[in-house]
Amino acid sequence: MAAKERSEKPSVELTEAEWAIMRAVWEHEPCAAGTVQEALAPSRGWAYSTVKTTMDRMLDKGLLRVKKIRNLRLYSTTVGEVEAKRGEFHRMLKRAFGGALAPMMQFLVEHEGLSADDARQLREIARRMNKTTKSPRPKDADRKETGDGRAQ
Amino acid sequence: MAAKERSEKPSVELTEAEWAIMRAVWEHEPCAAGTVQEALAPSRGWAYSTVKTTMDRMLDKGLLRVKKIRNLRLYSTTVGEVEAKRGEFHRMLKRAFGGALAPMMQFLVEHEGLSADDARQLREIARRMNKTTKSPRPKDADRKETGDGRAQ
DNA sequence: TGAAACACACTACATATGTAGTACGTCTAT
DNA sequence: ATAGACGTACTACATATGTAGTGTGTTTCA
Repeated sequence: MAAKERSEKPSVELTEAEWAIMRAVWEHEPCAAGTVQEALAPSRGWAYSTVKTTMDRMLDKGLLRVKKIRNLRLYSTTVGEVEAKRGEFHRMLKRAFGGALAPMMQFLVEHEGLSADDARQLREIARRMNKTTKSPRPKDADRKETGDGRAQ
Repeated sequence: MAAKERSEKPSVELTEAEWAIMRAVWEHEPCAAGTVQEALAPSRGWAYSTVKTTMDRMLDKGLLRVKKIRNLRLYSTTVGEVEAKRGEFHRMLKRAFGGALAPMMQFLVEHEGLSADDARQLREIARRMNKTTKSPRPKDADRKETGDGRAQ
């Protein structure tokens, strides 16, 4: 078992479309649906209604939250990038490696043929970990501020 | 970019249920649907028809292949565990880390608080990589025998 | 030789996800 | 006040996925 489950957060799970939207919202939040649609237009080319529908579903799921200003709806995320990444990473770890980190590392070396550069990175990280085996973790960077109920 | 895209295999994507079934088939292949159902009964408790339906869909998708013997159907996988893991890993990498390995490593250290044991593993791996940046790994354990084209 | 056992094919259905159209309300500038 | 422009809500629909029932054919054993 790698990295202990800090709290029993149900681990965020995002679909492909949701990731796209989350990225856009993270970058512009708080923002209107139209803003998101525009931001994704180049890469996805989704219709406004497509983006809107998906965002509303994400609202239901509690991935986004909205604040009304007049007849405007400004969306914000309820989970930070870190949490989302954590969720994605853990899902993968669980499905493919029984939830343990070591087998994954093993896999990378055995079957992925890490590039020389990746290897250097890895060594660098390993060296750094030598001094702080538990990682200092300054601030949990993008933990959501506004009380969204989820105690972390 | 970690581990260069060896061949343009569309990268296997398995759903949760598919992973469960694949694991069972890998372990018993070639085997009948009933065998898989029984193997998964403890953990999933799926009805025979549930397993069968899913397996048939996997057949359509080309994840499984079948060989008839009399009125028996013996299933086998068409992709090995390595490929499946690779697919899962890369999907995660792409969605959450823009496809690059280094940012993921960075993330692990910064936000996942690797355990002391994980850290040791990592150092171990890093050390090994020092001597063989391309990994010696003699046998590619479960590569599917039938020509899958990937030169590695 | 007939009835259990077993295996398979076909059908069904709810929810999730991707994708989008359409109607309606509200500013805002003429 | 009025037509655009813009934004929202509601509706729609295809495919994917999880889950399972039913009917029908095949073995096999008493």
